[in-house]
Amino acid sequence: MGRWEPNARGRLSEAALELYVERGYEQTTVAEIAMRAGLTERTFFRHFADKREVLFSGSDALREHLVNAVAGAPDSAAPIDAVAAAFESVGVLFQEGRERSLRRQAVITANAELRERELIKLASLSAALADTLRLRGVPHPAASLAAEAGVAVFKVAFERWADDPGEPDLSQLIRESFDELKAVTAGR
Amino acid sequence: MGRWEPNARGRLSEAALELYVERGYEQTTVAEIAMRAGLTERTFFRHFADKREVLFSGSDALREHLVNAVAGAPDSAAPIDAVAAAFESVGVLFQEGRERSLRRQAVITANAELRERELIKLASLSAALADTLRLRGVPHPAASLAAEAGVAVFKVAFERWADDPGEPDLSQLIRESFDELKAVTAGR
DNA sequence: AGGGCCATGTCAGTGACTGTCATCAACCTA
DNA sequence: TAGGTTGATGACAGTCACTGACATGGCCCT
Repeated sequence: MGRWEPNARGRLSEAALELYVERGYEQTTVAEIAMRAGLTERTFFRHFADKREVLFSGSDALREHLVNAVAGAPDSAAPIDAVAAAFESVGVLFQEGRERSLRRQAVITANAELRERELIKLASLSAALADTLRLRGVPHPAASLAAEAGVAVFKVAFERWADDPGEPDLSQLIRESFDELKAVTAGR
Repeated sequence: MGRWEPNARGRLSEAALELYVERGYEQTTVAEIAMRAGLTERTFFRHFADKREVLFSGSDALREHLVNAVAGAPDSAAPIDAVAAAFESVGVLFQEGRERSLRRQAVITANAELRERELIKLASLSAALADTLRLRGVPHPAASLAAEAGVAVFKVAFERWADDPGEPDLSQLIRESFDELKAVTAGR
């Protein structure tokens, strides 16, 4: 067996979410998180750039997944359809469990600093998707608009998924929300 | 004459922008800003919630101006037109001078923390505009969409205004950008 | 066996931000 | 006009996020 318990990063994530839920983000110190994980404060900052980032480490994987999905869409797919299909395929990334996602989202929603971080993560996601679309030959305004629309739809669908106690399927909600967007814009 | 020099808040804003431009946001300490303004660090935090907010104190006025303009639009105006007219009228709020606006924007763009703050200010602006539209009887998705579209157009127009060395008129760029948005969406 | 690697620990430091009390000119009130 | 109040600022100590530098000691490779 190793010199240290394995999965230090995962233990820090768990401890942080637990404490943020228990006593709130601001009332939790990094030293407390590290102690609960059996590590030191310094080690926390070796794994996460700051106190907020511990809640957002999954956003890189989400971005990569979406970028790959858009890049791999058939050439014949319209930009908005490539983006829609990509988002519909992300349900698997929330397999860590609905409960954990909901607790995490509640913590973020309750704190302005964390909402700031969430916004810039979503902006970065949108920019990455727009870049990917441009690589497929989509011209400038259309690429950004399709990417922004995809992110907006995802936000709406995730909110519905979180608020509905019936535990609906996230991928299906994303599909439905895209259809609603099409209906709204078609009316113009 | 008073016990202290007048306009402490304004002197702090000036000193902060100067120093952020001279040596960068992160390399500037609040103590340095306060010293240049002839005040103490503690007084800085009595005027501004944090080190970033000193660059965003005007966003409240911008939001109020836009909300009032939308609320005062004729009942016959379509939501997107009420929003467009509101944004076209904000040019006056940048009368502090193009130069100062450009320097401020360059500082924000160069720093991730400041971009985060800018994003949440724009989100708050969008939410306030959507609320105002709903008070006018605009239903749910349309109100948010019109507000988001207005903010997006403003971002685009401001960027053009900043990048064009010909010092074009901001209000006119906003009008043109709205027209382009209409052209793009009409194509669907 | 030896030596380097690397995740973690230890410690000292900087700087953002807060709570608390003191100061003192301007203003108000009797 | 004397005295009390107000409000913006200063002074100071304290907490906590975050960083740099160096030490430690199992693990792996040769």
